[in-house]
Formats: sequence, C-alpha cells, structure tokens
Amino acid sequence: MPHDLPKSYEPGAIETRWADYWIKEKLFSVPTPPLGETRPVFTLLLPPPNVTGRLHMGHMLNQTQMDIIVRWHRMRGFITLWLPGTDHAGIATQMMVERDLAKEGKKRRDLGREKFIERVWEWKKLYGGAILDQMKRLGASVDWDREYFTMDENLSRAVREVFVRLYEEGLIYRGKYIVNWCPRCETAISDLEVKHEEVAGKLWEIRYPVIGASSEKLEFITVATTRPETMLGDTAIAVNAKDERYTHLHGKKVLLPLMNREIPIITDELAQPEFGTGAVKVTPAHDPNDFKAGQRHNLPQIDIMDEHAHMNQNAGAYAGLDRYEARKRILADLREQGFLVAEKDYALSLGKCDRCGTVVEPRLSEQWFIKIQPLARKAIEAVESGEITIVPENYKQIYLNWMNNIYDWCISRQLWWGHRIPAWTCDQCKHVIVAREEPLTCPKCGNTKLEQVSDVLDTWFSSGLLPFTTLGWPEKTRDQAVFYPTTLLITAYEILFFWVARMIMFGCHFMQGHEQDPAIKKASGWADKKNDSVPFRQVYIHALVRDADRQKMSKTKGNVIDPLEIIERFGTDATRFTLAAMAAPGTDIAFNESRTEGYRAFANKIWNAARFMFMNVDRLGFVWANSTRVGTGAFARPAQGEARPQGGTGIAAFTLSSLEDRWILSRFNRVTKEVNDALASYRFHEAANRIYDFFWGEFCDWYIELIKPRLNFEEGSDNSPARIACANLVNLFDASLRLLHPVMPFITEEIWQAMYEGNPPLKSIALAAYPQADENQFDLNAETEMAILQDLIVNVRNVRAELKVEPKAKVPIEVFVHEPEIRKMIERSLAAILSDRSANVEKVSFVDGSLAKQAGARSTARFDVHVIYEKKIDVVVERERLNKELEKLEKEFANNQRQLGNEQFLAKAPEKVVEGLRRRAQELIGLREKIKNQLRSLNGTGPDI
RNA sequence: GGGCGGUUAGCUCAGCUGGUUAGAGCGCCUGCCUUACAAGCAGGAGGUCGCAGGUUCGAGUCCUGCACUGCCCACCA
Repeated sequence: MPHDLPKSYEPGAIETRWADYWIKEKLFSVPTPPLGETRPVFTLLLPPPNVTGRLHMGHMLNQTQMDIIVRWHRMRGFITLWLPGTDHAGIATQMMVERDLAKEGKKRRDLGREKFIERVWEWKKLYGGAILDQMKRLGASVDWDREYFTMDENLSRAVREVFVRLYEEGLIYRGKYIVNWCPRCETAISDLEVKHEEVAGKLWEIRYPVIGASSEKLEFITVATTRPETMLGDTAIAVNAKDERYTHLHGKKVLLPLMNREIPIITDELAQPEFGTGAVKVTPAHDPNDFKAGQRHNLPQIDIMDEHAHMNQNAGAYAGLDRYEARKRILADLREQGFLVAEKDYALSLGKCDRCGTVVEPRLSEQWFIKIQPLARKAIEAVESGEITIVPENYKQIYLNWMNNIYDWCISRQLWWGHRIPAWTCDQCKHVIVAREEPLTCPKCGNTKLEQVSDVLDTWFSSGLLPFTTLGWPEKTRDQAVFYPTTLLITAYEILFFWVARMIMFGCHFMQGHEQDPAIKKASGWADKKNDSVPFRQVYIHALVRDADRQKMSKTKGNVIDPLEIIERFGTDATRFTLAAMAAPGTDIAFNESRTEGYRAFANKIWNAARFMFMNVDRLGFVWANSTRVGTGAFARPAQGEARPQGGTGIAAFTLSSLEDRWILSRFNRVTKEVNDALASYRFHEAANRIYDFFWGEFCDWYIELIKPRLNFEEGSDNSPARIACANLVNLFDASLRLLHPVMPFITEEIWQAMYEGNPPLKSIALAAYPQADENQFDLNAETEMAILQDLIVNVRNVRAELKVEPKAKVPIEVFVHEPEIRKMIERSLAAILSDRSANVEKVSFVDGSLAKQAGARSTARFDVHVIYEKKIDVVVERERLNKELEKLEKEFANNQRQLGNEQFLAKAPEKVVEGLRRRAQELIGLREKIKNQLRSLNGTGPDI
C-alpha cells in the first residue's frame, strides 16, 4: 500500500471501500460455536428497523452506540454476534403501499386481500432493503449472514406456535370490547399507539326531559359531553347514588332527544357529583367507561358508527354522515329544539392515531386480547430481582410503574399485512378453532367449511419474540444455548413499552427453564445470574437526538437532519464521533454541525499524523512487521479455548529512551484504562473525549513534536536513534488506532492497513486486540517531570507572546530553581526545550537568585524563568496582568488560610486534602511574593497608574 | 392530575460516588503559510455554576422550596 496519502483526509473515498470489504470478507459472521466452546460471548439484537424506514438520526445514534460496544467486545476476544433484521411493520407498510395504489386510483379492496399482499411483497423487495443499505454505510458490524425479516417462514411459524400455546394456556381470549379504533386505518390499535394531544374544545350541556315527573311542570336532567354525537347511542343516564339532588329521580326514565327513545336513570359510581351537573350520559358502545357501566347495569349497546366513523343506520336521521358533520347537525337540532343548555370552552386531550394522526374513536368490536397479568408478573420479577438491569437506572422505575398498571393487550389488527391469526371460524356453528395448521373439519359439528379469521397480529407481537425466535425457537438449538439470553439491548426510550417490555414478558414466559451453556455463561461474566429465561441481561436506554435548537425532529416541522447528508459532508467517522461524544447518558442530544465539523478536523489531524509517520517510515526504510513486535500476542485473535485475549496495551518493543517515551507510555496506559472503564459503563462521551484529548493534545501536540529532533538524522550518519524513535512512533500509533477503532472504524482501518503495506497480520484492525491498561506502566515520575518541562516551555511561549518577540527571533532564557533535583530534570530536557519551535530558545542558563524582579519573567512554584529580550514591555498591560494574577492568588490564599485555620476542617477532612492545601499554601506564599516583587520593579520602570 | 429530566463561558455541552485553582469544542481577539496538518500552530479574553434557604469543616455536586423549560404517563363526562 502506498504511503503517499493525500494531504487532506477525504472520507468519502475510503469509507465505502472498507464497508464493502468488511461485508465481502464476512468479518463479522459468527458460525454457531461448537460444544466445549469456552470463550465469552456477547450477543446483541439490532432493534429491527421498519422495512419502510429511512435512516434517521435516532437510528444513527442507536447504531453508533451498538457498533462501538460490539467492536469493543469483539476486539477483546468475545464471540460477538450482532444480529440484524427488519420488521414488517404492519400499519406503516400497508399505508405505503396503499398510498402507492392511490396513485393508480385504486384501493386495497379493489385488489382483494391476496393480490394486495402480493403487491406488498413486491414493494418490499424493491424498497425494503433501503435502510439496511444505509446501515452498511455506517459500518455497522453486524452478521449479515443471519439477517432476518419478521415475516420469514421460520419466524412466522414461531409466531403461530406462540399464539396457539398462549391460547391453550388460556392467556389469549377473544371478545367484544371497546378498543381504540382508527377510522382511517380501519383497524383497532393498542393504547400505546394512541398519542394524546391537548386541544381547545367545547363542553356541551344537554338536557333530557324526565318522563312522568310531574304533569304540570316539565323536569329536565342535564348532562355534559365533549362528543354530543354519541348521544344517539345513549342507553342510560347515570347519577351518583349519594347525590341528593337526584334522589327523587331514581328509577325514573328520560326521553332521549332526537331519538325519542326512553332510557333509564341509573345510579352508578361513574357519575361524580362534583363534576358538571353530576349527571352523565351513558353510551356503552362508544366510551370505555360507559362500556363498563353498561355491563354493570346490563344496558344495551347501541353502535351508531361504522368502521369509517360514519353514522350508521342506528343513528336514525343522521345515518351516513361523518362523525363531525353529524355533530354539527345534532347540535343545531338540539339547539333548535331547546335541549342545548350551554356551550363552554373546554381543554381536552384528544387521542390520535400514532401512525396517521386521525382522531381515534373508541369502538365496540370483536378483538383478540392477551391476558397480561401472568406475563407481567414474571417481567416485573425479572427486573426487580436485578436479573435484568436497566441503565440509566431511573428507567427501571418507569418500567415497573408501567408494568404494574398494565391492561390486557389488544393484539388483533384489521389489516391485511402481517401475521394472520391462526384461528378459523366454522361456517356453520360459528365455533372458533385455534390451531397450528389449518383444520379440515370443525371439531364441534364436523362441518368442513371453515374460514380463517381475517385479522392479523400487532406487529409488536412478533417483534417481541425475536430474542429467541431468531435463534431457532421453538426448536432447542445450539444457538440458543450459546447466545440466549442476549447480553445487551441498546434502544431508545420510545419503545421501552412497545418492545422492550414485551420481549421481557414473552422471553420470561416462553424461555422459562432455559439454561445458557454454563461454560460460556461463566466466561461471559454472568455466573451470578440465576434466570436464563430473560431475553437480555442488560438494557441501555439512549437519548433522543434533537435538532440544534433542542426541538424534537419531525417531518411536519421540517427540521429533520438527514444523517446521510451529514455523512456526505463530514464523513461517517466524524458523524459517529459526534454522536458518541455527545451521548452523555440521560440527556438528549442537540445535534449541531459545528461539533461534527470539529471531529472532521480531528480525523484530518489523525490523517496528517499518519502522513508524518509514513514520511519517516519511508525515509528510514522502516518495516512494521511481525518481527518488530515482541511477544505480547496482543495482536492475535485469541485462539480457541483461550478465555480472554492476552492483556497489555499491545505496545511491544517500545523503547524507553527518553522522558517523552516514558511519559507517553504512561499516559497511553492511563487513557486506555479510562476508555475501557468508560465503555464498560456506557459513558460513550467520556471514552470519545479521552481518546480525542490524548491523541491530539498529548500524542500530536507534545510527543510527536518532542521526537522530531531524534527523527531528523543527518544523511549518512548513524540513524539508529531515529529508527528507535520511529519504532516507538509506529508502535504507539498502532495501539492508538486500535483504541480508537470502535468509534472511528474507517479511518483507523485505512491507516492501519497502510501501516502493514498490504500485509497485515489480520484481515482487519477490527479483529486486532483492544488495548488493555498495564498499571505497571503508569509512571508518575515521568508525568511529573514532563509537567515541569511543559510548564517551562509554555511560560516561555507566554512571555514571548506578551513581549511581542518576532516568532523567528531566538531568545536566551535564564532559569532559577529552588531545588537541585528540578534543575537536573530541566537539564535533562535541554534538547527538548531548545527544539521547541514556539519557545524558540537560543540558550538556557541557570542563575542563583530569583528572577521575579525581572521584566519578562514568570514565576511558578518550582522555577522562575526569564526571557532575555531588549524590547520594552508594555508596562500598563503588564501591571494589569500582574495585578489580576495577584488578586486571584490573594483570593485563593485567603480561602486556603480560612480552611487551614478551621479546627473542624483539620479534624475531619481526609489527610490527603489537608496535606494538599498545606503544600498549596507554601506555593501561594512564594508566588505572591514573586508577583509583588515584579510589580515593585515594574513601578520603578514605568509610570504609576 | 401524576411522574421524570434540564438550567454551568456568547453558542453547544462535560464535570462519576461532595474535597485543593470549574473544563472542552465552536465563536471571538493577537501573532504565525515553523519541512504532518491553515480542517493547522502558539498565545489570550470570557463563568457570583437559574433563584432563595438548608445540611456539612467543605456544595456546581446532597436536601427543601421557587422560577423557567422539556419529556413521558393518565378512560374523569
């Protein structure tokens, strides 16, 4: 591979190439591990995107986080399975195809069910893969060989199996209940699919005449309603038994206006005396509360609307009208006939269909339900016991609250696209048969004419089963023994109830008694877990991505940020890095491009550091081959039977020939530790920032600058010091790339491959070992010494800037130190000081007395440094700076003394803190004195203020 | 009606279990095209950590109240 990289990083040119390569080489495919496998396993199920989906920022965040965790585990030697697939997404997909049909002026009923479904499959084949292709662009390291679709035959069979089993266990029942009905989608939807919205509405008060109250004086009972059209279906008026206003009316009847139907006045808890008039109309077929009241009192249910929310023949004169048109007419008629008492402004929350936004109508219909309590109980237990942990922890309570207040789940949908309910109705006796396969005869009457129930299942019914159905259930497979329970689930809060909760319920129920392969379980770190029926051991809930103004992104608002467009402009790596760096757990992400721009600059920085490295490698004819790395084994993927990859940073043959070498090795180990710790607790932002700061702020800004003199050998002279420096540089670069790889997979792969000149030890950096910290390589002395060196150089740069010394002018400096030890340190680093371009020092000389009185001098706790330059300093500016500095020191000193003078503090604070403050006090005294001296000498040379 | 989060530099955000001098990026100002990088280098300005109390030797960090703001959940006509 050529080393002459372009001067600027061009992500577009390399990213698609590596994405394709990873797939082509099947680097992330995981065959079923054989019996006796003892390596740890990490399993992650991709929340299946809708087949209709286009990649949005939420996906991108989700997938970036998953890919980071997955790559990290893989590089640490786990058998790492990330399982991808797509969801058939019942309503959403059906809507897309219906929209398509509408362009041809057709409706789905024109085609008929079979033809329509064929059409959906065609559509799916054509457009369904789009989102997965987009995923590939992100570099998601999933196992494409295991890709599934929720309507694949094997998964569909599992769905039927689950349905039949639940039915046989009595956990599925069918019945006529009030459900949320979307008149546009023409189907029932679950409570979760209804989104409530506050709107300014009206509350109408209508009076119903009481029959036979008194012959001379008409009496009325007044009720309030927000949906007056439903009065056509009223079958009672309810008052509270304790409400004395109405005691005399108990047992009486009223005449329903417009319909002239006699309906009873009943007493029921439904009516609360404090609200409105205390009397309430009861419409059992159109309101869930009324439905229950109706059952209590055995009231008739009069359904007055059809599936489109148009009034039906039960609505008398209003039949055929749309619900809102009917409302208008009814109000007009009531007003005209004197029944409308009042119209008040009223804020109400309207339920709307999550998919299409149509106002949901409570509707009485025959549906299938899951009796949820028995399932919920196990799901609660799994989380309460800690068998499943939820991060961040506050979601645990949210989950439990929901689970504790759960209602039976309506699982039938009146759609065509989806898993059809495996139930058949006998044409003759109307008996319902639930079976795995189509029955030939009715077991009750022997009739052979049976018709399958036309409903399909809620999409979440099948996706709730995925953790085990994708692993071969209902068969007992080796895959299940190895990969179930999956290790982790990373998902958005939005689908905590839709999906996460349901997976837990189904998993705990259907996998009860399942045991994970004990050796693998132990190796993976789950030996302490008792319950292997759970679908995953941990859940990580990530934030929402908002736009730069913290607004929720939505198509209607038009503020959707297209991740692919961002990727196009800044590169996938930079986009991934942005999301990782902003993903502090628990808070939403306001995506702003300026950050991505900054991380593109970071990629460019890495790129150019690589160019620098290659430049030297080429000049020295240095070969980075296996022989160069001595015996750590850290590059090899762990062999079979090896529980963990060998530890260590993988920095082999790193020669500690100078301060900067010792320092950078120590720093690398510390950073490695921090990054691993951060990833272990999903602190993506911390991991990303640690690497960023290290690579740019330490590796590039200091280490590379400091080794430049060593690399710059004279032509024809001994180049062995340069070779050593180069080896260290390459070594460290390799390790840094591995550290960064999970976050920025593309650029790291590109450079890593280039380092091996087309002959890498592994097919990909993605298979190399992740650096692990070696605490023996923490070197506090080197870090301290380096800090002093940096401090000295920065102070010189500082003074130069202030004295406005021409950048090209070399200056001599004087240094005064209090301790001989420090002097030795500085002397050891003379070459480094003299080679720093910005300090541009000509000569260093040590002096015996404090330099604090000199203009152009700086004092620190450990040394004074004086830049010798004839140019006069700006006295006013300098005095201002010193005064400010002094003020700061005085403030700190006062605070310091206050604490040290406090006996309570001395008694209670830990020794370390007290010790630190004491040391600081000494420093402060010294520094204060020096600044004062400088100010005094300044006043001798310049005008007073 | 309940529950949960946020409020730190001009902007976007870090700051884990309370501990010495509150950080970063962008933006801004000054100076540099220094032989990896101007998507860069060096230097600099900028914060009473939303408000008011409290606990503590010590509070950006813990507690209470308030203000503003966002999110979720809820069948009260």
